[in-house]
Amino acid sequence: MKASEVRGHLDGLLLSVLESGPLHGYAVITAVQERSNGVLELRKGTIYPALNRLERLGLLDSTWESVGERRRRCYELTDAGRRSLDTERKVWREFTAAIGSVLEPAQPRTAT
Amino acid sequence: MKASEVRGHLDGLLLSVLESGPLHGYAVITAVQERSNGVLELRKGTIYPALNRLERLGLLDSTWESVGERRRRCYELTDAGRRSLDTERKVWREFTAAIGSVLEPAQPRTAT
DNA sequence: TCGGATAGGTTGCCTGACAACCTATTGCCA
DNA sequence: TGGCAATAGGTTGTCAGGCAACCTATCCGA
Repeated sequence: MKASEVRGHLDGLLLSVLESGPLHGYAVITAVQERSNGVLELRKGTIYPALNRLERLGLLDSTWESVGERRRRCYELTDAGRRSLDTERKVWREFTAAIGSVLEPAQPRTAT
Repeated sequence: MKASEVRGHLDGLLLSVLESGPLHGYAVITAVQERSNGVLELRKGTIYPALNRLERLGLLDSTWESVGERRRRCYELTDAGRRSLDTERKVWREFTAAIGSVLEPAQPRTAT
């Protein structure tokens, strides 16, 4: 499953995997993939712009880290990011509850 | 909440409210709204093109109904539509499970 | 007779995820 | 030693789809 279906909930995913500690972009991709049991395969063209956007919004902080000659950009949750993650989780619950109640209403009887 | 967040799951919603019987477009809107406890407010510009698309895909059948001089277009699930609804529900469960496991991972001591 | 609710649309805009592309370093294998 | 894959970070253009705005028409009550 690609993130195409994730529209609007990507930010929550990113914030969530960063909750337990800083990660660089590439690691964010694998973290999401692992935590979803391989189901969610985010693309670079998806997460890099998203991480930048989240930083601009003040939800993430990034620092360049050097491993030898190679540079990595490490992203970390800010306090605002943590609060936002909290909100994202609430929205997610409301969202699933709403769709769920339409999609799978109280035990639909097949053939009365 | 608008359907903007519903991206990719709108079809399932529409098929779902039509499962218990034919409805015309306007009634679909109110049905979705009622079944989601007023949370999901679909727009005409959202559902009419969607219903047409679903008909083109063979998932719905439409018939014009006359109430006095006024014409209504009634949509009804086809067999393919029913099968598709089944698939949509499976996808929805997988989707929520995947996002959920990233967004709210292994919550220790939570009855869920 | 007029306005609002009902009913069915269409058009164009905007958002956001993605594919395709680019750069550079590191490590491994031939 | 040279070349290639994996790692790492990006940008650009495209495309789908939900939405606002708009249009038409009927029906009913004030």
